[in-house]
Amino acid sequence: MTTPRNARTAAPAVGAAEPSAKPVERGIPEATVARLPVYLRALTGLSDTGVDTCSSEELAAAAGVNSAKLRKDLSYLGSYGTRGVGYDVEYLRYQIAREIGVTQDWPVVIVGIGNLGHALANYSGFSSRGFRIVALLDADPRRQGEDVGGLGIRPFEEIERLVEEHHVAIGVIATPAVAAQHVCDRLVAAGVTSILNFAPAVLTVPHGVDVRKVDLSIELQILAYHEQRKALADPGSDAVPDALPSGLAPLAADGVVSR
Amino acid sequence: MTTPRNARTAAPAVGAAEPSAKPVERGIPEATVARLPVYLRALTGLSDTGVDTCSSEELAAAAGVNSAKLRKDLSYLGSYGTRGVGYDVEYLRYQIAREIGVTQDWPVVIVGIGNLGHALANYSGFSSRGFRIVALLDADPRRQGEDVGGLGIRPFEEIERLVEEHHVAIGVIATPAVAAQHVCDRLVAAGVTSILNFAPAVLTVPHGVDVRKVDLSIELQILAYHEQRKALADPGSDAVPDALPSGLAPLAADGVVSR
DNA sequence: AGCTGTGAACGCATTCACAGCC
DNA sequence: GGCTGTGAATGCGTTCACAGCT
Repeated sequence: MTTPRNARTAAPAVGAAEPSAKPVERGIPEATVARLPVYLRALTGLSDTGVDTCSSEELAAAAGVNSAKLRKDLSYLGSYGTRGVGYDVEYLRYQIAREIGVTQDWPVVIVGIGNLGHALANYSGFSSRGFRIVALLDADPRRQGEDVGGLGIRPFEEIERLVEEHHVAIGVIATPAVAAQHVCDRLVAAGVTSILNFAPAVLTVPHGVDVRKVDLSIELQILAYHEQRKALADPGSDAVPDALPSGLAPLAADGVVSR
Repeated sequence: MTTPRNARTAAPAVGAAEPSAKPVERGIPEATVARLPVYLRALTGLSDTGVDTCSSEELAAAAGVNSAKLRKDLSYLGSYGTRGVGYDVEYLRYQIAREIGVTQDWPVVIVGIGNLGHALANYSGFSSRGFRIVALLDADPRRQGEDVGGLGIRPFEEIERLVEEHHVAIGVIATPAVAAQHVCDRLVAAGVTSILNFAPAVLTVPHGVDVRKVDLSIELQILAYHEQRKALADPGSDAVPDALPSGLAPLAADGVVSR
């Protein structure tokens, strides 16, 4: 398992009591939603290498999942394959892109242009995958005006103006942890309703705002946990940190393995 | 839970080997493992603000989870709280750090020192959370020798030597996607058994090697999916991307409202 | 004959609710 | 009285296995 779980902060229910008939919630499971971008990328890869039809087995291999899961996931979107044949790569690709909502670009702002913010601002993967960075913001006056990837860094105070001007719904926080909640509040007040948070802080947001968190040292710590167990299971190895932890239980040989 | 837990003493005496206690297979659920670092950080925060005891309710709030889940998670580690009172912050913090395996530093190499690699190399959160970057590697000769955060960038060819010399078990891949599998193979061949992959590629590794993937544009796409649904549920909003689907594929006729 | 799409079975994770201890 | 630790209940996600279509 690889992706963070638990992303949503609030239920999608917008109105309280529903007066008229709603078209019935589609209800794609969250775990499936998290894999759709992976399938999208795999399809793009196949498409680039000239493949125009593929079986669930092939696509699953390219995406790094098993084929039963892939078929189940796709079944939530509709019946886009052909029995006995497989999937049309271009067609399926478009359907998934449409379902995710990246058939057109989402404007995004990045707040906090330190090392990580710089890297994000220069990351070409965003523009090719449905996002367009429209503003970079930083509170430090010394950074303002600096050009990063073709955009100038603006003062944080302009946040409301920029969000409104560009109709921004998605914001990225790459500030130090102490600033994160304040930045978040200002983003939300300005109208942003989805936030990708790189700061190591727990954000509190109002109902209806989504937050996803990416935390680099948490990922490493999860690896460390498994690594420690491997080391304990195999005392011959020397790939162990300098001091050994005291008397932990040895683990069954098969241990934890990801693909 | 069936296995009784031996609460050990608070003394952070790392290295003292326990004689012959052979408990049972621990088997902490993966979902719990992924949250332990979050609890660890929350505890560190509480500790820094002078709190020395907390209830499951308080700690859960600081970590952004509900208290039932927190208590369940902690119960897999042992009985480290006191009924009617709560948890000793320092004690619990040490127990979790020990369980994760970050009571001492893990040496880490980073491969691919582009924008993201730079950011990672400069990220201070690693060193304070159980990791020590011991080498930076890049295949591009123009980058080699450059100093980043006090370390020189080494040629990729030295990977085997560096991994062995520093007993590295964990590697970080921050290269372009095309290079990722090759870098991964070399890392594994050199003895690395845990990999944190930032490249947008599916890595194939032998049994026994763990891979975790962090993909920035996938996180954004997941947000976009939910954002799109909010926009559809609330047509009054104007936080919708600029254009409409651009005939990328035929037969988009059924539109967005169906099913 | 081959491959998709899906109900049913299974297993894991979360939540509930309360027994057990301070 | 208050809070932890945990079986039991519930809910979700994955896997199985095969019906249904080409």
